[in-house]
Amino acid sequence: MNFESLPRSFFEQPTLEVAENLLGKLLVFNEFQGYITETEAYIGVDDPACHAARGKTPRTEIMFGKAGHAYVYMIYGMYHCLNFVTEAVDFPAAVLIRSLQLIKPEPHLLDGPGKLCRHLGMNKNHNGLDIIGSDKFFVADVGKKLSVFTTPRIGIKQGLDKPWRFVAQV
DNA sequence: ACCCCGATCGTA
DNA sequence: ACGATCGGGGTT
Repeated sequence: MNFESLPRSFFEQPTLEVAENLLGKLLVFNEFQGYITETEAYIGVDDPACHAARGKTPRTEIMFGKAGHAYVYMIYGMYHCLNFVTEAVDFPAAVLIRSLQLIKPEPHLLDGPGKLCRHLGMNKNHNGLDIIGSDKFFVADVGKKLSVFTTPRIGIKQGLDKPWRFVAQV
């Protein structure tokens, strides 16, 4: 089955819209295919939980770039987290992919950003990859509709007042 | 050069 | 509830 990559304009929208609209989309990465079921938005230098809140650094540089690229970073010395850059150039924002309902090659729930990257073999080698127009790493709309609820983001100590985590109802 | 801490996870 | 584990960013 062939799927068509979302256009870059999908990721150039406001990050909260992108985070919500990514739920139910199909993530394709090499031999893996899975529905995105949980996301979080990290939005700009004024969001204290966003890595870019402390300005542009070698790590966060990708967040300041063009939408539709992967931002993959190491966390806690042992895990990686996958994000997609959103919004305009020089507006640093991204959506964290927190869970994936894998359907290929084996059905499997990847609930947690670290577990997700570990299972997919995703690491810093994938940081900065363009996910628009690739046939190995992209996101596709397959017409799946899911109802969504929001909560504060997980694992942060600042910005807990913002309900910027988006979860698909099972 | 050094120190602190983190967008996590598995075990208890 | 807590320890593992280490890169990055801020500070000296």
